Amino acid sequence: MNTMSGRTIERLSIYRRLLREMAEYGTTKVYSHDLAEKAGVTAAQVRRNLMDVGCSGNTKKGYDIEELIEAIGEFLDNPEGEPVALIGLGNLGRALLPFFVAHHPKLKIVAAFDNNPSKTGRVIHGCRCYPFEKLREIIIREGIRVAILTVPAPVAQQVAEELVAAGVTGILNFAPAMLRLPETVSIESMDMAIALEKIAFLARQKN
Amino acid sequence: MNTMSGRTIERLSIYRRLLREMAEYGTTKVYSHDLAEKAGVTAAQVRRNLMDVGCSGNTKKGYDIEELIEAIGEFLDNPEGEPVALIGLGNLGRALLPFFVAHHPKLKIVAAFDNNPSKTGRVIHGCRCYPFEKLREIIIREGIRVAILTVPAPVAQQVAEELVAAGVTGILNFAPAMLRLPETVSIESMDMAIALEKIAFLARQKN
DNA sequence: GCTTGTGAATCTCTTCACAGCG
DNA sequence: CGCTGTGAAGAGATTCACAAGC
Repeated sequence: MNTMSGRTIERLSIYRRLLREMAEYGTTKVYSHDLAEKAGVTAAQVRRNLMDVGCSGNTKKGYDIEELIEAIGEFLDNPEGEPVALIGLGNLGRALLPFFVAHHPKLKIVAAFDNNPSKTGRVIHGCRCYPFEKLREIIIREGIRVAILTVPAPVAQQVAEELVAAGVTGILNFAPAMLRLPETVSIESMDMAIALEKIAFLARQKN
Repeated sequence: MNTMSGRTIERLSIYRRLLREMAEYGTTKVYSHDLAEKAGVTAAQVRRNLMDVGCSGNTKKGYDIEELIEAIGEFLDNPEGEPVALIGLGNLGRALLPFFVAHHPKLKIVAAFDNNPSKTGRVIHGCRCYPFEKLREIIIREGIRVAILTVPAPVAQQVAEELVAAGVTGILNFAPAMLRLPETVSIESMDMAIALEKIAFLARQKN
């Protein structure tokens, strides 16, 4: 249960999205091989992951979709909901904000930070914007543990350290920089530059 | 050489970025354990990766930085340069454009596509914008193999298929959707929703 | 001493394949 | 039958650990 790989977490998240789409469609049951095909993995993988998530799905005719969504949610989500901070309201931060504000049942962007005075004090996409000086105070007050980092690369390390000092334990990093933080903090990097170089390489390999 | 994992490609890209930073600083040599620490991997990993890339670095006192940058570039990059298309100029696409246009020696965004007439025909960030009708024509004419997909999720699959039909073999997908494409196409997904759920889960695990 | 380069061991993840069940 | 659940095998990736060089 604690020994769950990051890859598995991602897959569960993908399964859930697909299951929700199916539920919306009116489907109520699904076979492992069916979900597997949609998710681009093997049926055995799906079954194992669903088992890992404590979801002893019924064995009569596939899995019950609602039951799966429920089980995955129980595993992935904080039932109390999870407040999230967005750090940096440059082009990327502003573009991502509406994206993340999208109605997620559990994750909610409760504060954004920037030191450009034209942004602070305002409410953008329903999210209040504060100056950096307030960062520590607000993060502690709101009990924020998750932060999305969209500041320029040169300041990313310093800002990340401030986040950690204020109690953040998970950072989704968009800055093209390697963050060096204590083991107690999880980092997920969305590095566009690296991703583009990678896909360019792979594209070239395919003749 | 063909049997090179995606993870390794990413690491090489990271190494190169770090090496460039060091070179900018005036450093000329580096030890594997030094680069490893900055990249957040082990020294053995670095040495193995550098070896894989055909970079028989000299053994006197660490590796020569310029030599490494050269060797990694020779491995990763298309020497002729690689034209890239950006598909979708919504909030995300527009925010990403300047990010990718950033002077990369080999990768260049040569065309952007959107079907909103207020964007087509213009030149944004030095990049010409075309309507979707021109997609196939321009991609073939420019010999584009790499595309960045920033269209809404519901149309992502259809647009991706058009890209593949026009000759694209690598897609960097930002739409929160699983693309189902032939084996001959590489897909790299930057799925924000999944990444955020993942980091929220990991953050919570750290007590 | 300090490196690098690398076979071998280890660890991790994925798939196979089949028992068990409706 | 066709499906799930799962031990065991297999594949891959990472690290160990040490020979060889300066």
